[in-house]
Amino acid sequence: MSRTTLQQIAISLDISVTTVSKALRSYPDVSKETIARVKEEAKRLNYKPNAFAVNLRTQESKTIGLVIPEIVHQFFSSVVKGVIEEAEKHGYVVIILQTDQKMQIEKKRIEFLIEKQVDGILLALADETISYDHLYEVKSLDLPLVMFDKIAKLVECSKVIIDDKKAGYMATKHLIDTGCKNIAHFRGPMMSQNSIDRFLGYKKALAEHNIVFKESNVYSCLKMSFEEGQENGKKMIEKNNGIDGVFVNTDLVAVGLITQLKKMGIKVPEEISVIGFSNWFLSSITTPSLTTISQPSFSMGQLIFKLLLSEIKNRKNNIPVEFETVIMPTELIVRESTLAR
Amino acid sequence: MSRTTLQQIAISLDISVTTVSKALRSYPDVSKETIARVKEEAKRLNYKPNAFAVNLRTQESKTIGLVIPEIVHQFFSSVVKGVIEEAEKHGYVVIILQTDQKMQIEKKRIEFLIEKQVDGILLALADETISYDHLYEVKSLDLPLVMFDKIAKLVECSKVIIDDKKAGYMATKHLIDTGCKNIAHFRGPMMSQNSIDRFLGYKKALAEHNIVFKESNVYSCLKMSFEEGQENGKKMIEKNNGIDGVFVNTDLVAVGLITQLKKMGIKVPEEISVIGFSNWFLSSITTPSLTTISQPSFSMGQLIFKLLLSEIKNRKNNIPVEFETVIMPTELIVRESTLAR
DNA sequence: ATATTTAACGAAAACGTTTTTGTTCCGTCG
DNA sequence: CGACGGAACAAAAACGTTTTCGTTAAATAT
Repeated sequence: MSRTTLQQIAISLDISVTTVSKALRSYPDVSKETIARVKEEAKRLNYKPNAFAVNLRTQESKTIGLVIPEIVHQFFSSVVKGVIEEAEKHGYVVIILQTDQKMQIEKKRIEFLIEKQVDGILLALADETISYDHLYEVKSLDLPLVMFDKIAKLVECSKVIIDDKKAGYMATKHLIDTGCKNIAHFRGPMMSQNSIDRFLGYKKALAEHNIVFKESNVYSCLKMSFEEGQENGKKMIEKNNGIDGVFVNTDLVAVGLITQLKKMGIKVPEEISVIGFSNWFLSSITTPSLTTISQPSFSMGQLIFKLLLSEIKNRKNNIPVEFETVIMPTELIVRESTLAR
Repeated sequence: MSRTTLQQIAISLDISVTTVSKALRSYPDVSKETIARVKEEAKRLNYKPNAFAVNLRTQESKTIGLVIPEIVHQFFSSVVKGVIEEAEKHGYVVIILQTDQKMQIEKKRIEFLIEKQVDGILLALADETISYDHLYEVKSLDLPLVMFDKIAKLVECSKVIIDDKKAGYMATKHLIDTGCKNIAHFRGPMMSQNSIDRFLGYKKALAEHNIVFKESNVYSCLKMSFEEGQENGKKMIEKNNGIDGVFVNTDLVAVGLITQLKKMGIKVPEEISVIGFSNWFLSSITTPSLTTISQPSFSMGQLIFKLLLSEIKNRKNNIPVEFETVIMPTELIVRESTLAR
């Protein structure tokens, strides 16, 4: 009834457990005939190694942890998919935990993974995380760690990010190139590094093209919701200061903005051009469809797993680990919400 | 450097490993003073039980598997969230695997979970799954199994679903109630039970209101994509047979349809009403926003975990398990794409 | 003929728990 | 005073592997 063990195979063939174990792993000090007999018997008895025993013996679980702010999210779920697919290829299993953008929860999740004895951790920091004690603990336990998307520069580990400043620059420059003279920016939360960098890219593009930056053209979206896009859009129009292009921190807010503009009878892109960020699926199916900056997610998932795996293997073989920071490319996706004037 | 073990605590207090273990678990045959001393020392040494050893000894991993067709999907990612949150409360960890709607991959994933020795499995069948050998194997191993969303009626286990037929009926009836006389249906794949049931609900509603069912008013969407909504929308209009309402199998296709209708100058809902299915987020932010049937996802995730957990516990305590099938409620969400005439 | 290598196998330790079964000591009861 | 019972602790087995050392016998070298 219960699972077949090495013991049972050994008894059935009248040899030792040692030899059975070695035969299954094709040790050179087992004769070819014995190896064949053992493997055959193992198949016949439907032998599957007891994972718990293997874990205990080898002190590894072939399991990694993946900590993200939120799973019901186009970008993160896509990263998850990349990680899972890549992990699967190497016989690894992924435990996904969410932080809901809260630092305290993030700490608990990391603690939990340490207790579960995962072989490594992938982490996108929560927006609200401001201290890194829990990450230093991970490092002090010699547990491989790779950060992505939202990272802590001060923590030494491999990192995978995009160049938000460059991408923000790219987005703003596209508006300028298509003839916009008076460009507003809907930015994200103050404390989010990604939002800050995109904002800096926006400023840089303006400066380089001799357009004066005005604080009054910047609107904050703390929750980055559809509604905030609408609300800020309304405020912006009511100010009546001749905006002809908007670079929005994220697609969802951009769609909210466009909806509001349509409602107020303003034509997109004829009167105001709008560019989003992230290339969420929804941006391709709205009317007008949304010009945006695409950001790798699936491939980012694959990459972070690969980096983590190589670190796990190096640790195991006592090869000194070298951390690397990979900056993945972003791309301008031109659709209907921007137009050459 | 390495983790603290029971052994180390035992030596440090000059008592046996047995007593340390018992003290930490507050056994009655350990004196209160000893319990206090042990717990204090454990905390001082930052003791964390070796999960691998515990697993081996107790033959359970506090880990469950969750097999779904696809993670980058509003409904499934939301179910995942529900499962993870509920599992977390009980100290369980979730391994997520995808099938990509392929039966062969589903079999491999189930096999993998068996090898990893999870304590139980949650499964939404792949569309293409037509044989259930792998599920019978799960049952023969006495491994708790709960199916949801897409289930196999023949397999004995607990199940959580919605009543697709009733929901399809509800959707169609709403169109009828708001004055539609000539209602089309955009259905999903032929072999998907959910699609079949929604289609049956559609037919039932027509029949009950003395509207003749016409095969020519049914359009198939094999991939349930945005584009199929557009293509079928075009076909439908070109047929020119006076359709004034459409019940669409899923929101995404419905949005494709609306986009196409707008492009062809047909007003929604004035000329044609459209109702979707699933209540994806995107349906709330399109213009016009989409009337749809909401389907529980997060709460479904919570529920399936609870059912699985109770089965795991009953198994453990040799309480005979009773399977139950829960039908979760759906709800009509009226928005702008349908209108009383 | 003796020493040395090689091939093939096995004994046993180790991984760190949990739990069953003793053991010891002391107080109480008949 | 012997028997009994309970309180507090420990020894040891068990979970199922993997890997380090041996061990034996045959083959080769000296």
